[in-house]
Amino acid sequence: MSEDRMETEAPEEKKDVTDLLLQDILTGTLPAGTWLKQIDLERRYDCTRPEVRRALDRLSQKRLVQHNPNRGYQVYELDDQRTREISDIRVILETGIADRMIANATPEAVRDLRELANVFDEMSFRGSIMEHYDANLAFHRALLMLAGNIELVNIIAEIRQRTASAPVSQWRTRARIEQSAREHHLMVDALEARDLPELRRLIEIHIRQAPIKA
Amino acid sequence: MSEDRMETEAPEEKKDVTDLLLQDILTGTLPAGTWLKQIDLERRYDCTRPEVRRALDRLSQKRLVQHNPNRGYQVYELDDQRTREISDIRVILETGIADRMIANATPEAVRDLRELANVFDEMSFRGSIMEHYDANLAFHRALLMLAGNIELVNIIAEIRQRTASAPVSQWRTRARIEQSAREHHLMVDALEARDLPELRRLIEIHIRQAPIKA
DNA sequence: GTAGGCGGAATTGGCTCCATTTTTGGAGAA
DNA sequence: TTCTCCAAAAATGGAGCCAATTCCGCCTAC
Repeated sequence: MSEDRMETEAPEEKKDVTDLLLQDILTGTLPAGTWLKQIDLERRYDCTRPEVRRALDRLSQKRLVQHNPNRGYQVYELDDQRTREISDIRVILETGIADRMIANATPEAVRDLRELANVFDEMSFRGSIMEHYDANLAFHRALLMLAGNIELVNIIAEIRQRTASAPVSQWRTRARIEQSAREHHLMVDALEARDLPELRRLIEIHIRQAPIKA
Repeated sequence: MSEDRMETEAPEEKKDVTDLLLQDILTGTLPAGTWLKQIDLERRYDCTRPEVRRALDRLSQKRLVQHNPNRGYQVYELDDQRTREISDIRVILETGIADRMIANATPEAVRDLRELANVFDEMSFRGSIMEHYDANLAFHRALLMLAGNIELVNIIAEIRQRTASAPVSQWRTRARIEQSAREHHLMVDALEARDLPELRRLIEIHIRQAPIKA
């Protein structure tokens, strides 16, 4: 009838302001420390004041922006201390479920993971920064899904968002990207071989972004 | 001058509406499935419409209430699946840092924890349900603080809020409360004795609220 | 008698206006 | 010339108003 006209007539889909602001923070378009003035965001995303406010409130709940009462909001500036703490948490969680990932690693799951690792490789050549980021997310999401704990997947996704502003800038280096890609494949290898210690070692290396050895 | 008059003249401190609503959900005053009409909440907490809306939005982000567009909000009905998953996450995290808790367990820290465990005992006799809940939170917060990871303390606090509605009802039984109190003291004992396997065992039992043995 | 459609009441959700607070720029004095 | 104080402008944050959507009850028609 008249419901499906939108798809072609209005290509600019109405995405949520929260997501748009989140993307700009994650991609580094709005660097850490930037003051997020409501007027500016209103014009930037062509939305109303309450929408801006809700987005800022949500992101401050997620600790992505800092709220200074009667002063304003600014992109969260995370120090090395906190970055290390968050990495520690991820290491504990993700190595803690490595055994379950191996237990549920069916041949089909391994094949799917390999495909997602390949997509990541592909995107590092031809994709935009956001497509690349999404491909990475998709791989890790599928990997964590093997543990059979959906809540855990969501929590790790939230945690990773808290510290994503730094890694994205680290991604700028070609060497780091290629190492990540290699680590993805190595993790799938360890998964297929059901080598628990090796998988745990790789996960820790991957999270801490340490130089790979051996 | 005139700033410190509040303390005595206005005993009704202005708490955040989000916290008040959260408490009513956690204590079971608003059971699962209850429709949260904005006009009711406005009168119930004597606040304005925007405050109610922000509280509902925040709690829906935390998945404590469910948002039905153009219909309203209702208290989230959590299934056993999710409860188990969240317990698993807590077990992994809290047993995963048990070694660090032992490493940082100074005599003073052990003494403070014992005191907090005593406060919990005290509150189970003479405190309100909320004071009891807070005493429990304070003990676990201090215990987790030993790991020296502030982010982790916050994350566990968030996670625990997601599924607290069920446990609170379980608290109704006197036997369960007394077991929790005993487990607190046993955990401090294991910490003092630097018995890592025993501490891990106790933490898992405590989180899963399983019957204690030995 | 029952089912379907219609109208009114109530609730949600967006928007704009306004007060309070902070900041910045300028003017005056040391 | 520089520091301080005051005033004006701008930004935050709150509150109430109004439109849009939904739900419930009633009436009508079959």
